[in-house]
Amino acid sequence: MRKIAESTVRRLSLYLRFLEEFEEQGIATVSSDALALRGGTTSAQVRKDLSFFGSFGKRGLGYAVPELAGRLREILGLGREYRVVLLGAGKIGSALVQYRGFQKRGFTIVAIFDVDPGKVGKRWNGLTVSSVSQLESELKGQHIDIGVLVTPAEAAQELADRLVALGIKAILNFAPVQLAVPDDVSVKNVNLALELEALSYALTNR
Amino acid sequence: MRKIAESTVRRLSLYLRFLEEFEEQGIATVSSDALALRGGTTSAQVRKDLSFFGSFGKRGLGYAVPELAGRLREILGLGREYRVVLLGAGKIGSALVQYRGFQKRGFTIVAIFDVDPGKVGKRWNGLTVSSVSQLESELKGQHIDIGVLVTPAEAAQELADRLVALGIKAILNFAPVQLAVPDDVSVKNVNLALELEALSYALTNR
DNA sequence: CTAATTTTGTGAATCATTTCACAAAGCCCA
DNA sequence: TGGGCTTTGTGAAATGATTCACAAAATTAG
Repeated sequence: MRKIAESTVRRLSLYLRFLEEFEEQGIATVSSDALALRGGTTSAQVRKDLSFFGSFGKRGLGYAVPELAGRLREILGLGREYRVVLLGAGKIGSALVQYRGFQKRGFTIVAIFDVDPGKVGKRWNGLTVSSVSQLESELKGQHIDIGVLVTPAEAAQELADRLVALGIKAILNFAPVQLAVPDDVSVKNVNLALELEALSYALTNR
Repeated sequence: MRKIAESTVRRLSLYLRFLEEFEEQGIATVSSDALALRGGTTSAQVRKDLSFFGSFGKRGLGYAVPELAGRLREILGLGREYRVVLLGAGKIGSALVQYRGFQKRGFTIVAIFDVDPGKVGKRWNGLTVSSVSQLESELKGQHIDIGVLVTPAEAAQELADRLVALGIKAILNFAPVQLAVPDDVSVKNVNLALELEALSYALTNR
């Protein structure tokens, strides 16, 4: 498939969220204009985004809400369950374990690891925290889709390498470092410092 | 000043982080190529990014590490303290309060609010959690730079409106909603669901 | 059934960002 | 001191993303 821009994919996620809202409200069809309004973009943008994947609307009418939602889930690959391991049982890790949106979208945490012996053995939401030294032995033979790094900056690259060695192709990285990984591994960064600095810039240059 | 792209600002933040690493290692000068290598970009990109703000390098030599770091801090507005209020005393909120990177860059949490009466009155890192109904009365007369929303989706827009009414011009939003705010207010979103779905897309379409 | 209206889907045009490529500047070594 | 080497800064070119604008399709009203 033709290369799709990151920004397009992110908007598709947003559209899906809006469609689910509309669905809850019992709205059956929606125009590109209504979607755009809800998402702070333009109707042309919405139609262009969708057009990369097919044509899902009816001229003169708009899009059938449940159908388009289904198509977007398909496009985004949300039909299935993703098995996730969490590296780091700190505060953010614990917030993630409890986050319902995680489970709701089919992302299931199947293992948690930490270096701290004080945390190893603790039970978290039905899972036992394991020592990170057991990473390879515990995950051996299991298929894992996504690794979530919630560790200090210093530990992140080494753990990323180990995840890659285990065959994991997607990493969500909360550590404030730029990870080096092979081309076929996707990394998304959640970097608080970066967001704050972008706000700082915006506040300073107005 | 000419409008600077969001992507440029984010890269400047990254460069600053790398420069700080280099500084720690006692490296005195760095070329655009070395910076690019560290950040996974190109030397032309680095030079172009910097060129929007001036010319900070020496031809044939590169950039003086401490000087460029200083300039970037200036550009990003990191010379001063930012006063931050936290709305939502849940797990993520508590992780943020303890996050040292926050304080280190000059972002000081000066107040925490929550709706839950069970949380109000608790002491967190030297701050007492207040009832969100006291938001206006407690912040009246104080200057606040940044509001951080760590609330359920349903509560976020109303609280954003109240922050805006208090004159706050920058919001960091962890709630999975698209906030509507006036043009002169900057919002940065940290949306976990979006990141996961982008990974899901990447895993699906390879 | 026809005309007016709505809304999609999409090339073409515009706008934005990145990459190229090279002259100018300054370093370093002999 | 001079020549070779390195590296910046920056217009110009290339690439990428968004917006425009309109024909085609479908709806709705009369």
